[in-house]
Amino acid sequence: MGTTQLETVPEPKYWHLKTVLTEALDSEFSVGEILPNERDLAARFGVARATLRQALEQLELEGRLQRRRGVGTTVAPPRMGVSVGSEQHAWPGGPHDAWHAVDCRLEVPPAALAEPLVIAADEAVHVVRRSRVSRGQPVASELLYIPAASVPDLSGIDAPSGAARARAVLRELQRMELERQENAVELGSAGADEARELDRLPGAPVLVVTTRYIARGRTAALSVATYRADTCRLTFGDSGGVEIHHGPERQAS
Amino acid sequence: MGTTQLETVPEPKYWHLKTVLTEALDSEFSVGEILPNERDLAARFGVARATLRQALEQLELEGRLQRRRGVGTTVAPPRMGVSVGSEQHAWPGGPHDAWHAVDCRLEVPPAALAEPLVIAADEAVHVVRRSRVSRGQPVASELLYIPAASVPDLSGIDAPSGAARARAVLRELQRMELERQENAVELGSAGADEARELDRLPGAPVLVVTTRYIARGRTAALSVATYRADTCRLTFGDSGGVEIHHGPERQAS
DNA sequence: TAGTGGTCTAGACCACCCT
DNA sequence: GGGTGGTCTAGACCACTAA
Repeated sequence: MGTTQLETVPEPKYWHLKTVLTEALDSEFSVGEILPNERDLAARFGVARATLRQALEQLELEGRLQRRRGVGTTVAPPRMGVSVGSEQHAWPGGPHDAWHAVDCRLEVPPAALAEPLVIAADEAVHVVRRSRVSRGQPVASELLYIPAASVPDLSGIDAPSGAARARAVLRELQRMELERQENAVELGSAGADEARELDRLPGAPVLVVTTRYIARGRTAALSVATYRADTCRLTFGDSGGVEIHHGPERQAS
Repeated sequence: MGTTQLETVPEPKYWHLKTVLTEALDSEFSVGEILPNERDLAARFGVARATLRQALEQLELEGRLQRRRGVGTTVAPPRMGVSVGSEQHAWPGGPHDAWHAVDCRLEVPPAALAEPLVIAADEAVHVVRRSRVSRGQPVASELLYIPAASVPDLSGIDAPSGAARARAVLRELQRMELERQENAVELGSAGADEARELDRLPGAPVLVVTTRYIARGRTAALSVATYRADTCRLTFGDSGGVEIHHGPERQAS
C-alpha cells in the first residue's frame, strides 16, 4: 500500500533489547544492583525468555552484567585493568610477579604445544599451575610448560610435587638469562578445570595469553594463561592503560 | 537400584557435542571443507537444532568454524597472527603501518572518551577511520580520535574530508615527538558499522585494542581498534608470537 | 523449599546466497 | 526457488543457591 517503507532493515528484537537495556544500565542502575529475573523481564518486554537471554548474554560478554545460577543477574563493575607481558622482560616467578604458584607435575603436554616447545610429541615437561587474583577475585589461571632442559639442576629438590616444588622449579629457571619473550592474545572458552578455578561455568569466554620465554635461542618456557574476559581488560606496553567509563552508574550502597 | 552411579555430573549435551565435533574437526576434516547443514547435523546427533547451534557457536567463538548465512558452515583455517602495539613507539600513519586511511570527519566523540582525551564533553575532534587487511581479508576497523590541539597547523590543508584529509591529519600528527603509548585489550561485540566493515553480523565477538598516544605529557591521540576475534590472534611485545596448530587438518584441495 | 539462571525441545518464519 | 544460517516462540525440566 501507500505506507512509507523506510524500515528496510527490521532490527532483530534481541539487538533492540540490548540497546534498551544498555541505556537503562547507564542511567538507572547502580553497580551491584540486582535486575528483575529473566521471566519477569521477558514478560515486561513482551518477548520469549530465549530472546531476552540472547540480549543478556551479549551484555555479559561485554562485561556489563554478571549472571549467577541460583542467585540472579547483577550490574557488573567496570572491568579491571590487569597488566600482562610488560616490557620488563622478567622470568615468571620473579620479585614483582602477580601470580602465585599452586602445583607442579611432570606431564606430557598437549600435542599442539610440542612444536613451540621444541620437544618430542611424547616428552614430559614440568607443568606449573599458577593462579592470579586481583581485588579479591580470581582473574586468571596459568599453565607453565618448562622442558627439563631448562632446569637441569633440579636434583637437589626434595619436594616431589606441590607448591614448594613449583617455586623451586621457577627459581631454577631464573638462573638463565632471559633473551626475550613473545606474546599473543586470542579469544577462547574456558575448559572444565579453568572454569572451576575462575569461578565461571565451562565455556565461559576467556582471553588466552600465550607467552614464549626465549633464552639461549631456545624456548625455555611456554606460558598459557587464561583470563576472565568478562571482568578483565589486559594492559600491556609502556604502562597503565586507558580507563573507559560507561554512564553515571552510581555505586550501590 | 544397584546400578553403579558414577555419572554424578551429567555433562550438558551441547558440551559433549562440542567435544565430539572438535575431535572430528581435528581428524576427519580439511580446512575450508563444508559441514552438513544444521538440520541434518542435529538429526544425526539426535538433538534439537538449537542445541546443536549452541555447540557450533562455541566452536565459531574458538575460531574452529566459520558460518555464513545462506552459504553454510565451513572449517576455519588457523587464526592469523596480527601484530599490535609493537614496542617501536611509532605514530599511526608511519612508514611501516599496516593500516590504510579511509575517511576523516570532525565530530564529537562518545562521552566515555572525553576523559581519556582530556577534552570537554561536547568538544569536536578529528575522527580518522582506518581499516586493516591481512591476507586479503578485513581483520580490523579503527577509529582514531585526534584533538584539534594535536594538529594545530592544519589550515593549509584543502581537502575537507575523505582519505586525503585523513592522511594529511596523520602527517601533521607525526610532527610531534611521541613520548610513549599505552595499550589495552578487551572483549567486545561488533556494532552495526564495524560488523559491516569486518564482514560479520552485528554482535560478533571482537577484540578491542585501545591505544593512547602520549606526547608532551598529554593524550595526543586515542585509537580504538576492533579486531575480528574469530580469525585473529594478536601478537605484541618483542616480536612474532607462538604458532599453535590443532590436529592434522589437511588443506582442502 | 522457593526462586534463580542453565539446558533442551519442536516447531515456525525470515534474511540471505546461489543457481 | 531451493537451501543455508539467523531469529523467535512457548513451553518443559534441571542444577544451583539461599533462606
